[in-house]
Amino acid sequence: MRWSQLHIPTLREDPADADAASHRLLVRAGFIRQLMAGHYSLLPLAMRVRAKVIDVIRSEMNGIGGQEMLLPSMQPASIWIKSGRLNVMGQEMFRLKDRRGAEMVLGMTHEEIFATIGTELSSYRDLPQFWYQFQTKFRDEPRPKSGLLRVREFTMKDSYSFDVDEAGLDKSFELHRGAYERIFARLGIPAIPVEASSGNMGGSDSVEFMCPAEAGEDIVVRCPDCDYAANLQKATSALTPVTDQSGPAAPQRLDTPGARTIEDLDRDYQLPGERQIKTLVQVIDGQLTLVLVRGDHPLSDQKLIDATGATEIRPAHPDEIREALGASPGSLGAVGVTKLPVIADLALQGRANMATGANTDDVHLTGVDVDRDITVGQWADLREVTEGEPCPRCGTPLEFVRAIEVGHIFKLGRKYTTSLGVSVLGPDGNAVTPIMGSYGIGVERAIAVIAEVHHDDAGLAWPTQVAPAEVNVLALSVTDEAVRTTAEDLYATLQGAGLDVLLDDRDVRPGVKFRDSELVGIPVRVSVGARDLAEGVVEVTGRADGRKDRVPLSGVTERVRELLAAQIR
RNA sequence: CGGGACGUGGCCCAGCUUGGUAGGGCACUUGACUGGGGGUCAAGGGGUCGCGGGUUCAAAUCCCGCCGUCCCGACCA
Repeated sequence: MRWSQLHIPTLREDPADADAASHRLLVRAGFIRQLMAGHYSLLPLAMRVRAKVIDVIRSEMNGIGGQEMLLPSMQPASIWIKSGRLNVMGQEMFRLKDRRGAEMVLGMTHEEIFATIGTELSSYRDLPQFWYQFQTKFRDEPRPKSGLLRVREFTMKDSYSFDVDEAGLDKSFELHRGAYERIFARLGIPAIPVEASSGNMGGSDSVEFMCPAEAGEDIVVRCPDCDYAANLQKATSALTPVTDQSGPAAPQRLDTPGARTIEDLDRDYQLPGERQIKTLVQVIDGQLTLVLVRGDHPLSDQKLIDATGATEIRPAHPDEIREALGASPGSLGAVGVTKLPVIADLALQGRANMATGANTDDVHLTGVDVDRDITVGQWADLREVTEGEPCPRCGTPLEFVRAIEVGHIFKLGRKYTTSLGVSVLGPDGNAVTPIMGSYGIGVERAIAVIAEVHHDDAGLAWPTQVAPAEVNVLALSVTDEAVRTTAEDLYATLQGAGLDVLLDDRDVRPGVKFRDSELVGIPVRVSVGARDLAEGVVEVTGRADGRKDRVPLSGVTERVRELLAAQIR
């Protein structure tokens, strides 16, 4: 393709409000333009990258036996009512009506629709099945941001596995994990697999592929010594052992006028946070619930959701709390509470001689023995870990890393096959409900992440495999006949050698072509100019390392191939 | 949704406090020169100043409302 025929509107100035480097560069180099918040037009350069990214993903999906399909984006609301997710998804799902008033939605994921296709499976002999697609997803994000990193309309490669039993699902899950690792390696994305929460998709095992990056909005908790890595919402740490001296036979009243916080009690009454029980009142799917964590531990909302299977949680209002417990936040406790459910963090298990609120303003209790004095309905891991706490596997202090989620795989269970009626006959002739897995990669986000990882001050620097073109041939003068024809010839030769080539034949000064080639980030540049041509050579330059070589015309293809291979990252 | 900022040719912005016929840079068009790291000169084209209302002899500027975009806090690929 020739630059003179290609729409590459590069800008000389950065967009004003770009917060992520990838966004700034993708806009400036003419890859994308915003239409409205969270919706972007992909221009020709972006489409070239996107096609290559899709090719990589497709080849790996086919490699593990995936079959590509394409399911509608616009879907009847009824199918989401069947699965029970119409309400769960809430405001995040775009809804509309057709002219007859039929309720429709724009798909934000496709479990329901693939499960519908799955109803035609009839025998265990048909399983496993891996089905996938590249399809637009619509999500009414509350706050789109950072260019392509967080949008409301995007392409997702989503795949779904159907197996007869858990052992089969485990195998399918591992196949996808392997495929994902190869995909991100081939895309030049240094993704690390981490344990994750499965959110509102429903399911058990869940692994996110996270790429460390400044622009990231997630925190990965990682052990520098072993391979432990988890999303902050899921991460745990080894508990520093606390030895409790046995306390009195019953809780003791302690008047604590004015003491409202963990810190107040620590400072004024010598009750350190690790000896306190923090009582939080949450409304979990409408049910007022006491949530207990150690005084010095923060509550993880996501863990609470995961532990309770709730779809919605919120902190209780002060008046709700006062009505239920007769005291205000700051003096709350679970001792003797039986009319409200109590859920407690594992770190409180077996603890004795603790302090907590007495449900009377300005009064606390000490000498509280958790097992003896509190009726705990459910124990769960509820606390959010803090940087530096010991690794749960090896004890090394954990580190926090900002990261972007580029892929997510999880085991779904039978939620959708059950609700949508997928069933096959097993070897014994009895009906079996297949078990599903679900696996996603955000295509445009992956593009942005590659840009985020591979750029420098001069612009983008795409890895060869996904670059909008492999080689850029610059005709440094279009008026010099020898230069022009040599560039044309090289262009044809390189294309003939099977390379993806651009020819910059614009009537602009050489400096513009150099800058644009670097800004756009094409891995190898071949400069044809009168000066070198007089000696029968051209200049071949690698984008990533800036290495330049003067190469005779006959050796250009070979040299280009070498440099391209060196820039697969 | 809560808090903050912004909206002026295609892009980046000045002008607004103190109302008086809309400016600069980049880009674009034409011509000449130039030609290995974002050229020079000359001549041009292009703007309902986000939208609606109000105040005023007069509004980009002051007031009210709305819309849009961005940034900071709770979710996702």
